[in-house]
Amino acid sequence: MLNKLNPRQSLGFLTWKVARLKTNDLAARFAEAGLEITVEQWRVLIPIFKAGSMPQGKLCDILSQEKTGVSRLAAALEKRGYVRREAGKQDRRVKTLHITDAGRELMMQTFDLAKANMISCEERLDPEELGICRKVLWEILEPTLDDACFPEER
Amino acid sequence: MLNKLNPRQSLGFLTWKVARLKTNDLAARFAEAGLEITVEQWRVLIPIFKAGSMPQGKLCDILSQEKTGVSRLAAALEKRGYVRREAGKQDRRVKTLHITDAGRELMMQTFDLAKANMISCEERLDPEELGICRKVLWEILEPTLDDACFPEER
DNA sequence: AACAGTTCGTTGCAGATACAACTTTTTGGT
DNA sequence: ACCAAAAAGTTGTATCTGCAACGAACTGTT
Repeated sequence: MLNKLNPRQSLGFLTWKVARLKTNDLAARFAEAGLEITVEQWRVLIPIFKAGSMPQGKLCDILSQEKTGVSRLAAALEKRGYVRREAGKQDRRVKTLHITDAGRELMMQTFDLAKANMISCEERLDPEELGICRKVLWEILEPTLDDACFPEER
Repeated sequence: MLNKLNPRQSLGFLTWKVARLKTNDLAARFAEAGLEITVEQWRVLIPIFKAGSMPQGKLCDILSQEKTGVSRLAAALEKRGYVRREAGKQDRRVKTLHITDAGRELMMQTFDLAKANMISCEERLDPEELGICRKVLWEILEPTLDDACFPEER
């Protein structure tokens, strides 16, 4: 019988499964609460909420995501009224997303759900090991990031 | 200025980004090598290759994935000739996927690419911390799994 | 044996994501 | 000033994924 911890299991596979698991769990919490937003749209909304407004291109950096996906998610957020899109004055190519009152309201409602989502899987874990896990994942991402990507946590 | 390691960054977000990063990297390697398979299809093919054949439902357990996605990925693998689908004799609802010669051939060609994908991000990391990271991710998945999910590594 | 309930798989639908191609706007070299 | 190259966003296309609904096959109770 195999040892339960198979150290050769690749990070690609493990992260893929954990990411899907946690996304689905959070989506279920949003749905149960009747929130009209997907987890993917919510991920885009977070930095906008924290900063108040943000150019679309910077969101691509923060999320390490193609501009095309961010463009469509931003369109969905605008359609729902959670953000307002505005073309830049100096550079009219740049579109900046501004959080609306509805967007702020929505984010408030997601806090407890997001925290429950986090706790649901992390409370069973050794806090020190969890910290190391975060650090390792961060180090994997680091080459693709710069400090500006992560605005101060609230 | 922020500390580069923000311990409050959630695992949901980190794993989501790492998973996408690694999937895209591997997909690029497959494309460069001219392999006609997606990373998602390849994930399904791995357990079939290791075991020789596998019922579709067990693949759902291994991948922690809905039957609908596995059904479609299996159809894609069959279309490409990498697996053969066969209805069970006792229970005709169960469909078992058998690896073909073409499927074995393809898997052989992916080994070096998958290893390069793994090394590309892991070689910079502290091996001990990496092990802890894997262990933590595993522990998150554990409630949803059983031992049978992970066949012996080659 | 009959039938209700369960299980396995597929298909319809909607959303997410990446790559490629395109439009609009800006920048840089001459 | 002009024109090529680059940059920001959008749209087309393909694939993946999950939920819901469905069809087919099995199970258990009567």
